[in-house]
Amino acid sequence: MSHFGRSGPPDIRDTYSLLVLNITFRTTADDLFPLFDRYGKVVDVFIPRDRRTGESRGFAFVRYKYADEAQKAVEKLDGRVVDGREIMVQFAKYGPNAERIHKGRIIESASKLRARSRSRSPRPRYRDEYKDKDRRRSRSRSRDRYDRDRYQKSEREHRYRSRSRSASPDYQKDRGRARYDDEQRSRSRSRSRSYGSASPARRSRSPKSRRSPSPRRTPSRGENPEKRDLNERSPVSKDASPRGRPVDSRSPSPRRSDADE
DNA sequence: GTTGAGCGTT
Repeated sequence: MSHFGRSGPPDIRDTYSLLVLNITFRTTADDLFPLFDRYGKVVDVFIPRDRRTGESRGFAFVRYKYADEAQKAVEKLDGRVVDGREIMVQFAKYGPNAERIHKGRIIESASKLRARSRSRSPRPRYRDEYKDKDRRRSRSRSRDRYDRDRYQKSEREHRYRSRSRSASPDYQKDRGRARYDDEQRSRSRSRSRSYGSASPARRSRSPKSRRSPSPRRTPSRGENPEKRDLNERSPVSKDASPRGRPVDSRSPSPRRSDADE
């Protein structure tokens, strides 16, 4: 994977994990290793990547052997420009198995937290990944960290309070995501079978062709092209060819999205 | 060819 060629984490018994954020999507572990290894003994470098696309998610984990070296790396590499981007280095907060980490060191076992979490809400992993993916898609917004730095210099307490309780963009983001989710869900319910086969947005086969003759489209209700087609060309279609629709072309495989993996 | 304030794999 993204580590040194081994499969799985080498040993997390006495290592200190650092979270490297704001790295470029093209930065690899091999690029980060020499940079971090200069300040201490790096045990492992791991860059989480997307399951489907395989692209980097924009952050990495660097595990040091000693805490002082990790601290030194944080102080030295935090804010350093790597691959043309200013990276952020800080101690990891959570472990690979959702362990609680303090100063990069695991202080709580994962089994305990997992057991407690399971009793509450046993959400599957893939669900979380999808959610995260959706969030990443939704939060595509240009936000300069310098603005935050300015606020931090003026009122750093405001930042902490804002982030501690709930960031204001969270509301917008959450609301927008919820609405989008609801809309998509309602749409997917109608076209669950064509969700994996063809995109709902691809109504017209030729993109260069003119748009629908209808002056306005109903995004919430009449998103079904077949229904609208029938509704509009009902008299013509009935007279010309009542069963001329090529439904047999996409009908034979109604469920294919089940086998996503 | 693309995004970006976020916590990880055999």
